[in-house]
Amino acid sequence: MMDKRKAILEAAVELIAEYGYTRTSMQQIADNVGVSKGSLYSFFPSKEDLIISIYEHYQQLVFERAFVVGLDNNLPPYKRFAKQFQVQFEGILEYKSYMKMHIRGESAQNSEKLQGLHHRMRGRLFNWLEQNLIDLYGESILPYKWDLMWMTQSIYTSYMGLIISSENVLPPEGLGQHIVRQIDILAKDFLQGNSVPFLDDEMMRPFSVGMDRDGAFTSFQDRERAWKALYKRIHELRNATYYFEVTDRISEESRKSKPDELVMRGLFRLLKEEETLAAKAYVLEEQLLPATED
Amino acid sequence: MMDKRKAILEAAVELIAEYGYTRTSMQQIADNVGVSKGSLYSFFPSKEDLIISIYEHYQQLVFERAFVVGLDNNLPPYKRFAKQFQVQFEGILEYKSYMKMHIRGESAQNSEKLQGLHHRMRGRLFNWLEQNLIDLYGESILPYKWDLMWMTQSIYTSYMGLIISSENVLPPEGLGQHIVRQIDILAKDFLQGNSVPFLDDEMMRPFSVGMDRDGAFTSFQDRERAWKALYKRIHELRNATYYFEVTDRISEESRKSKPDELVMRGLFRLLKEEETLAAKAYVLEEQLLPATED
DNA sequence: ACAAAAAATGACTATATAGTCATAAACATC
DNA sequence: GATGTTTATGACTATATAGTCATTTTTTGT
Repeated sequence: MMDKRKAILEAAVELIAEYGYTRTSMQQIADNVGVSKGSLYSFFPSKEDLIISIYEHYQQLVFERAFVVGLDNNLPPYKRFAKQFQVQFEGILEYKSYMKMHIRGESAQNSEKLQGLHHRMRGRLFNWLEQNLIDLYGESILPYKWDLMWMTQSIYTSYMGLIISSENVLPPEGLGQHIVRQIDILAKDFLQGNSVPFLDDEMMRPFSVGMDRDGAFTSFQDRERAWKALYKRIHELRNATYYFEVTDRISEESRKSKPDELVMRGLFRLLKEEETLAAKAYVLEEQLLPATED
Repeated sequence: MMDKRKAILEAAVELIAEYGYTRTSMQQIADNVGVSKGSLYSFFPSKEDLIISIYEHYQQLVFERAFVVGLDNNLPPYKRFAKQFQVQFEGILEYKSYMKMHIRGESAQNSEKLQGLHHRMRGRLFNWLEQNLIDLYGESILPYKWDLMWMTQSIYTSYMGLIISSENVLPPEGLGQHIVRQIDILAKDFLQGNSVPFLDDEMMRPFSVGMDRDGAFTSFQDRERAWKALYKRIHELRNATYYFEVTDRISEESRKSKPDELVMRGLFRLLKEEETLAAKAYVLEEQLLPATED
């Protein structure tokens, strides 16, 4: 139907998560969706484009919404940090197959585009962690930030793997608290001057993503706030599902290299039909589609 | 020459580390070694056997020797633990390409044998960590062992990745100390009853490797001790290099599915020529080649 | 120097699969 | 319901590569 594209993405994720990129053929994917191979190629010019689209589609779903929702409250820093992890883990549970694929590092050889995507993703993870550390401990934590961030991301990633492979469901909330608790212990030890930092800026340069280098990146904080406000309103509605579908589509479109402005405008129009959303939708629209003089 | 097999393994590791298993062809490997494709198949019956042999060969080199040498001293538990990490990291630096391949999880589809190898490997890692935790903190650490072990292995693995990908050489000694320091902080916090454990035996069953299920595994502790004693003696010799070559060869042979007993006996004979090694060599020989009534 | 044995070679086979495109089915419009 | 247009199909092409094996080269023994 209308979302055959999505069906293809979903089937492809399942198969690639299970068998890996090279051992999943386009024919298999086509058979799984129930369309012909030719159709696949009318949606995705090549297998590589298909996997890139998968990453674009799901990275969004899992990470960005989690970032956004995580910020969506006025909790004190410690609890907010834990909540953010929780939301991440919830997203991971929801999109297990994608995360499996992601963790297995499945990809077409060395696609430039994909590498860029991963690099930006990792950079965002670190920026996000840094922001939280500063919120929690102030600037005095900065000399130890790399060690803390490195250990945090490694613990985070490994629990993620555990969630994905485990039969038992690990409770996301408890896990979020647990991780923050451990970081806190390590951070306080550093602050008390008991441990010496091991990593420094120089060494970690490859993991830094300049906030200013990438336009899309610079405005991310503002965009995040706008998303945050909108989602909050939608949550309060009865037919939230419908509006989430619309925002998902907006989100998807805005990720494309050349988003279709008319499509975006149209989607925002749909949101504005619900008057309680109109204001917030407008703010987000401004963020994503700045006025013509750009 | 004599070690064309080894040359093939080395070339294969380099290529697979760089391009991945599926994107490395037997032809490429052959070209890199400078032999024909046909020759490859006289050493390894299939591509799958080749990659299995790679794992068997290097896992040995990187992990077992590190375990052994790590135990090879009478340091107090804390320092010994740090030293063991150090030795591991040194091994990792030495066999960067292999570790790259290992981390990327390169392998033939789902080879039964390879999965077994990995499972045992991971089990040993956890057993090793558990032993060290008990040495450090006594039995009272057991309720928290899974959380500590899980975080430790995730930190360990991620620093391993950093070592491999980083241009700068991270000093293995400092890194070993650093990791043990962080574990210590977390452990003490658990022992003081400030944190609640998150993982339990039930949940972590897939990661437990029964010490008794696998014969080779049961005797590992004793074998380790025997290796330890022998290495120590060799270290004290002037021409240690030669004897290390012999022990390496023994080590390699003993890992094969069907070690050639005569080869082993001969190699041990060489060791016994140096009288200061004779006794220790005998003990190890007993471990690796128990008397005929088996 | 020769013959027999062992080792190495690379052209060849079988198979898998990304991507194409002429044809067919579905749909739209009058 | 006839005609034109869009969309879907799957047989087909081109290519890559694991694995084989008859032939050639090297080594060994006398």
